[in-house]
Amino acid sequence: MIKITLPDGAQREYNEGVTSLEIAQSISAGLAKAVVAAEIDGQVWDLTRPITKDVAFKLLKFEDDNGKKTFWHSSAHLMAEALESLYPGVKFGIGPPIEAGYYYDVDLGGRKFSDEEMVTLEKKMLELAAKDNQYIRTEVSKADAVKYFTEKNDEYKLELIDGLNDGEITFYQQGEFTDLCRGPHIPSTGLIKAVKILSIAGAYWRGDESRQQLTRIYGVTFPKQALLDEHMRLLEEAKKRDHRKIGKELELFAFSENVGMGLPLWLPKGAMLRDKLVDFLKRAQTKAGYLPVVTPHIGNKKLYVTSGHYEKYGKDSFQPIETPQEGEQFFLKPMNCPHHCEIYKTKPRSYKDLPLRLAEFGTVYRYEQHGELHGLTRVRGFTQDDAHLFCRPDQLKEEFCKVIDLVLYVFRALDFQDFTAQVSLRDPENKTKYIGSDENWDRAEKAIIESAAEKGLTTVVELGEAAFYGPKLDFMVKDAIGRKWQLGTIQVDYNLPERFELEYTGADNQKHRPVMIHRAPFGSLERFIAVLIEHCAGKFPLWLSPEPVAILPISDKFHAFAEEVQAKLMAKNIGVFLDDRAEKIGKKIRDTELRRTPYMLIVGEKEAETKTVSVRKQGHGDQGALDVDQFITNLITEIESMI
RNA sequence: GCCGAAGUAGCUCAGUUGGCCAGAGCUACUGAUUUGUAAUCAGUGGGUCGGGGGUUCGAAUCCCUCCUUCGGCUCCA
Repeated sequence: MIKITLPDGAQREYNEGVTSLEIAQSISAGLAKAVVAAEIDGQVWDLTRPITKDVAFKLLKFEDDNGKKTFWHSSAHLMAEALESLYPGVKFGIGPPIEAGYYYDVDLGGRKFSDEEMVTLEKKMLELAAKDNQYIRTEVSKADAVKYFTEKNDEYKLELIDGLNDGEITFYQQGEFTDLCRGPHIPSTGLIKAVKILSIAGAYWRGDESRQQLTRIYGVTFPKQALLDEHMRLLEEAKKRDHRKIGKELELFAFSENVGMGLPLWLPKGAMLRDKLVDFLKRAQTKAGYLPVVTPHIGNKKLYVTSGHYEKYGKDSFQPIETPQEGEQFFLKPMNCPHHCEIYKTKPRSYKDLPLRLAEFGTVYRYEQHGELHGLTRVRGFTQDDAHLFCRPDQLKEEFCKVIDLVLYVFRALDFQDFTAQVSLRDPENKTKYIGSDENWDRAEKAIIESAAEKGLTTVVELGEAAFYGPKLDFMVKDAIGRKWQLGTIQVDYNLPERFELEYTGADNQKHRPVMIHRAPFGSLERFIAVLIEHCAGKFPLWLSPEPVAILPISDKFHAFAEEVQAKLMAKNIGVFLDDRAEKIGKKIRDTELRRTPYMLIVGEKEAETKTVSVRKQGHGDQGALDVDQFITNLITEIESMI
């Protein structure tokens, strides 16, 4: 007999070799139908795998994260089975579960895969699922595994097997299909009741651009049709929040082929929103001791040779512009730091001057690959809320902590609660990608990890994600459809001070080298606004709204009074739009609601007589009448309470 | 850059297997209406069907090519 400890601490005894499915059945038949996998001592196992010792035991349903993963992983196998039956000879790469569904990278042998085939594939999958074939796990020797896939002529699987050790190789088979797989899997295909093939994309084998490109087929499956319907509905909802759609609707920004791809044009309302964000951060930075600087959009090639960026990115950036007479080369600036280093060097610095915090909303230009451009999140020209902090080594951690405070202040003001903090460190396997001494890297990495811990941030550590000149702490936020974007970033840099030979005179009257912190709480205004738009679905908080108030007169008889109200608001520097069209009030309200204007003031005969406004709040309807001055006072109080 | 998909009026979209002068709604403009909490009515504009080339008696529709956009991959100072 073995002892099984359930999550609630209860213990049950079973015969050695009992399976999780049998345990589930012993608890209740309904439970046995709903489970997809089990967690045995914290590891996810097949339900049908025999348990041979005392273990901590937890059953996983589809609702559990690991349950979903298992379900979708098994679905990838089901799709592979369907593909193999539809397209004999197809070869398989990898087919993992992802956040919402799964994909499988396949080599269709030059065949194209169209939309109609997506439907055919779905049908085939459902047909195979209905057979309720079991997923059968077998341990195989490396030699047998190689033999099987050599016969199948699947070089991708053979390459995967090559990286595995004999004795740790398992196959899973369901129906006619056998795959190399670590598992685990759901007990049988019958659990998969709803199937959707979502999209097709090219993906390089093992993520290597120089290797074969495979067809990546994305899909999602559910144990119930209703869950799939709900999932598709949520995807539709998310699409409505897409910043590209809302940006167009609300006239925030636009692109023009004549200007160039990836080069956003900020329309008046978008520019107003930007200005408000900039003002907001400038105020916070002034309080935190930052000093403003302004630098030009181009810089001499020499500058980037010194910084090392020329060597690293010279060929992959916009190519230099030349002066017509001297033939001197200038690059569009891809970052602001070299300019700021030159500002540091304009006079001798004392240890008493540090930290020196130079801030600039600097617009930079980077040549991004054509296929990578994406709305405002990935552009070729963007404005960083950049600053460079030059400090003594003993000040590094304190400064770093202060920057974290600033980033958190910004995120809080904008209600970004759902972010992840990522510590990006060097890839210990491949140190040649980076510049700078081991000693400096170790110090910088230590400073970041300690600061993040001190500030109580929950961090994810990513090896190999550091910038080439130093480690960083990035703040990641998800967009409407779950893609992760980096917003705020804080980076430690020992390298540029070295390259630019930055110095300060210490108390000992000796020259010392400062440490640099690059930081941008928004990251780039473009990307930040994109995520902000999706976050609030275009309903900006009152203090950011490009048009916080609209005045809607009932008819043109009340335009004089409306203009009076408008003048009062304008005198308080509040953005206000007067809708003086000869439209009915219902139409004006509808249009204003759709523009997401936070407050609508309806003025007619009653209001003009009593010098009041009827307030209507976006999304909340009529709020009743209010004295004009009272409304303005309330409004200002509300705005001030937000920042 | 690579794989796949798409591109019709300012916007959202219709346009059967190639066949009258390419359509609708909204927007814009003109006029009427003077309106009380999510769409007043009428009229008028507006398109080399992304560009170029080809097949055809005839192309928005079929083929080639380029551009842009979208979904991914790669990359991201």
